[in-house]
Amino acid sequence: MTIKDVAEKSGVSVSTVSRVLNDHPDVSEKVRERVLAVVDELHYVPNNSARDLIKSEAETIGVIVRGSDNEFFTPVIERIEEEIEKTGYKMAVSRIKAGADEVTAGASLERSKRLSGLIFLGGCFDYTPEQVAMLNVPFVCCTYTNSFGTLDPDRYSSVSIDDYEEARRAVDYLIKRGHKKIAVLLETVDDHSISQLRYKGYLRALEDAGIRPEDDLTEETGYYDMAAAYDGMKRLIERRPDLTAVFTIADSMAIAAMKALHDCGRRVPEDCSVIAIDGIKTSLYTIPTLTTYIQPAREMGAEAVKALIGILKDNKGQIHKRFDTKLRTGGTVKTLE
Amino acid sequence: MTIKDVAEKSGVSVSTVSRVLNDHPDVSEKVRERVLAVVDELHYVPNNSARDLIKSEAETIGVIVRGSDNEFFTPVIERIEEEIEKTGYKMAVSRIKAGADEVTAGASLERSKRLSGLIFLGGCFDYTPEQVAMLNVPFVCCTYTNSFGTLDPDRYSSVSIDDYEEARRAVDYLIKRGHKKIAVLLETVDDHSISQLRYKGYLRALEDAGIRPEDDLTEETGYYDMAAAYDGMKRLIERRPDLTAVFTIADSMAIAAMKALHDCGRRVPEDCSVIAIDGIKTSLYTIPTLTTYIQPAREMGAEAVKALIGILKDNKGQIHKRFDTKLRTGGTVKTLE
DNA sequence: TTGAAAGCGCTAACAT
DNA sequence: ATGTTAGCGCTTTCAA
Repeated sequence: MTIKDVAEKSGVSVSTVSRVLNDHPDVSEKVRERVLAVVDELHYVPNNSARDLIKSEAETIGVIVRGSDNEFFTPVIERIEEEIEKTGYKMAVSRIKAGADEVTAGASLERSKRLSGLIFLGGCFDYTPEQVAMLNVPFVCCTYTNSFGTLDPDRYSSVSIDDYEEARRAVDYLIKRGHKKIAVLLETVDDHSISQLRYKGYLRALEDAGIRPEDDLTEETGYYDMAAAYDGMKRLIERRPDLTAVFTIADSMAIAAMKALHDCGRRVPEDCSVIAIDGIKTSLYTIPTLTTYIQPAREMGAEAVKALIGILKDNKGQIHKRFDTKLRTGGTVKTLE
Repeated sequence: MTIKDVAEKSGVSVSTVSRVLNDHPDVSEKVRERVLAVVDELHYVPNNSARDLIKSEAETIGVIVRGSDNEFFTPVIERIEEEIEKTGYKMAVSRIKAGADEVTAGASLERSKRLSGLIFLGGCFDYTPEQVAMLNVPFVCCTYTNSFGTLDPDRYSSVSIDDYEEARRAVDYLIKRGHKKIAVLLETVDDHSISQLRYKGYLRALEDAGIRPEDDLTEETGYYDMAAAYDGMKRLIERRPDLTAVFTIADSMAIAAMKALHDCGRRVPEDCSVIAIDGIKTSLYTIPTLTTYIQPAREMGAEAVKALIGILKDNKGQIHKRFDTKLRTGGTVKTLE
């Protein structure tokens, strides 16, 4: 079933069929209708491989998702898909493991699908100019920025929150409510990614309040994973039964931490307060509802696409957009007397 | 950057480069090495559109996911991806809305990507032979089967649990523990899909126990959505404050229902028991842990790919595999005195 | 073991 | 307004 079959059955040439299919103006209404009828009858769908081959670019935007079962990304991807759809570009998603190298994955996708641009969802981003040299299309870092690298800001775009500052705010929120023994639950302190940034914000909040950070209040889970967070929280409780609050660097970790607290006989928030950053759907249904700083996930997705299209079509420059989070006051933080 | 560039730089013809790239035997070791070196140096990646165009089939398996933010599908898709990877086929995922027509989406993907086969994740499946006539490749229904349609079992494969029987078991579990006023929370009773099947199992369990089903113990949320489940559960509690247990047709609904119960001042399980079917990761972290019948999600994903490959490569026939669920005894069911 | 050339399905430039 | 045709990058005969 090719365009040729449609052409023959319609009694026109292939180019006419192509014109109809691509909404070119120079086709008589009569012919257009006839062709469309045949297309319908034959259930004809154009072969995308052939279509793409012809253009130097396949008019596709690649999306590299690092850490695939991260619920936080769900609405981001959803919105990215909607926005890409609107622009007429196609979307190619590639999911890679949490520890994998997104730049290599992006470069590979770029060439095999002949992408026009890339959006990275979650990454280390401590890349140097040499490392991104293999990327020949514009790219946007979505939900993070190049905090640890040496990239020229004109080399890429980013859409993110200020992880450092938001973490500082979250911990300050606890301090303002009388907490001093505040633990932090994260992946690793030096992952050159979200964990490290938010950890620095945690330290800063303590410092500003004149609280000496204590090593054994920092728990590294090693993985971005609920089971690891659960285990980590248990170790934390055992090590420091005197802690009164915990800041987790993600909602999903907070959900697992709350379970660990419960299993250790601690009530939230009476015996231990919990605060996080992210705002995933599920954390609305914990009991009590999680107090967390909500990232505008859908808006960030939209902005990432907008940034890329700006560069691709509208001759605009690279942008670095910072979003604010919004505090959702749940019931997991107690004010100490 | 095309195969031609590689050929020129290596001083060989394009066909030789092609042979190297496709592991054909008739290439001298010397030439092979030289070409590979150039490929590496140039960061050359073959253009997939051109590759696919040449074959009658693109050796791709399409996966249609209906209802994209369904956490239950996450491990299923993960495993499908792993298994497809192993076979050497490519994978093309298309996500559609919960209410959309998966057969049309599948047919469209089949033609545009020239698929070898299709896997449907979640569907209505009340299709008739005429409706699937537009599908020209073998397809597997994963996590459901054609319970409401008139399809010849030789026309398709399926991998599922016995939704009717498992629901009957779940409700029977409650009945055996003394519950009589058992509510059911579902999408709609006649969705020709999971809800309807599990609803029938619910009715059967009541019937077997000689309990008269009561209309106002059935709550239809209209959507597969946590917010809808939360609202539905609230209505249920208000309407029937005397209920002692609720069977939700999905874990995610149970999580929302537990929150609604809590917000209405009911304790789980002391005041109301909750049971479900699915076994998603998050329901391990509810407090108490959700009692649910776990579907072997990853195994089902693997089996779906296996069934398809069996047909595609090994000349095997269509299969209809039923998996058993496994009860996870959490803490959400109380035995009544 | 290697190269030359045809052709996959489509679009677009050119011709009519 | 419509048709003819070259060629996108690749694989695969066929020939050497």
